[in-house]
Amino acid sequence: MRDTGGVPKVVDHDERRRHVTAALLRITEREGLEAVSVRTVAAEAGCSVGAVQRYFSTKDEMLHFALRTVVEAERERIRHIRLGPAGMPFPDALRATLLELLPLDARREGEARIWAAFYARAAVHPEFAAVIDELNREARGNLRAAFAYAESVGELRPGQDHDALAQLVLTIMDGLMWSILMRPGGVHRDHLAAVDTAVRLVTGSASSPAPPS
Amino acid sequence: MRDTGGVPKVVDHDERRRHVTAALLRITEREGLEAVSVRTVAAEAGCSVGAVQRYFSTKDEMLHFALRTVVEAERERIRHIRLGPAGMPFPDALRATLLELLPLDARREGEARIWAAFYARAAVHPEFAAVIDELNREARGNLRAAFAYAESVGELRPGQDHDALAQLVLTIMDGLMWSILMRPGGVHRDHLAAVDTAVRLVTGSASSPAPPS
DNA sequence: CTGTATTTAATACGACTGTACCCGGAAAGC
DNA sequence: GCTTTCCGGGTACAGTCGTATTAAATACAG
Repeated sequence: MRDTGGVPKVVDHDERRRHVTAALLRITEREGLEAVSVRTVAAEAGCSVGAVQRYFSTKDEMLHFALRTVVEAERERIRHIRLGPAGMPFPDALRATLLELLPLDARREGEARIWAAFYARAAVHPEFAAVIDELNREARGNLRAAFAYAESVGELRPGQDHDALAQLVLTIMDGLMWSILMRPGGVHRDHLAAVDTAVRLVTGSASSPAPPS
Repeated sequence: MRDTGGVPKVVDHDERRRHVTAALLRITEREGLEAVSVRTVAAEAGCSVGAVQRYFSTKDEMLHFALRTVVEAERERIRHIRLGPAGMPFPDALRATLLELLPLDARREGEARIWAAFYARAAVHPEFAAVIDELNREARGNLRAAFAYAESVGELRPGQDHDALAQLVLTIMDGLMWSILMRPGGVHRDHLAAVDTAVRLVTGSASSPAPPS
């Protein structure tokens, strides 16, 4: 089919799909997933509904592609969990990693708002939940491996359940994300204090890390 | 108005509003807030659209009433945070309280699903977030007071930031709720382990002391 | 009974939804 | 030139949405 006859106007399909998806995510960040319709996405992308329909035959397919895009971005961030910068004490490295996962500036807050929208939809749509759950499992594995490594080099007090610890840390991260998104002013000192407490809980260090007040 | 002239068919307005709201919440639990429309609510409540419109002149008002209903139910549950049963060791009382807040059976899972739906909507609608934030503030206050009392009677290691501690515990509860809702099988051992770890973190019980540092 | 006031069912309306379809424009091979 | 293929704007269609309006049914005072 592709090789016979003339080759008409050729267009990078993947690029177009990403373009439309970016428009969808902008709408989601601004007004939530409920504001996403084929028409609003087309308007945001600066094209017609027919163009959107060409690359996403149905709205569900479009949403699934957007979900996979968001999950992929999150997966990329999670990959950096493995290790903090070498030569850094483990508590500091862990703290830095966790702070990087939190929506502490406007850009990451926008991303978190998108993430939360899909996250909430997963509470009703099991096929969304499956994708997200797999990502969470991956994150837990990375964190657990980091704990195991830290223990092996003597930077982490031995004898702890790394899996439960990783799950707890990720749970705290989830809760913190929602808490930050819910507060109008953004991040508060309690949020940072919670990260410090989580790090202290894992590493078992005794002193408090001087919160700026 | 009410005293003049004849008094025709009289119905309990509040009862009707609660009836309609209950139908709305059933739909929300089953299919999420996006499935809530005036028509679906009327059908679930077993009446016509006009009847719903009589008691809720607009859909927003209906949703707001439902939100306040849900928040009120949650407020009733967090009122029990103040103190566990007297004569119970503080760690056990705290653990029991936290376990009661978690959706560990089908009934509470349904309630949590409703709660999560409104929670997610609050991430986009600030007027929802304000109500929920106030409730969270209240819960934090109760928890903080419980910590202060426990410290005063010598059941809690002194010198901790009760407010930050309470915020952290509530954050863990939020994260756990989402985690439980997301997993298909319901509650896992990691969730209960997270509660134990949180209790241990707060009470500083002796199972994990002595950092070499 | 009549009269009056309230509840409710039914419907109408305009806007929006997802999807299917059509047709003109654009590039490449003949 | 023409043909072939893809692309994308425009539109039609059957629903559902929230809301306003209408008319019938109902229950009590007189």
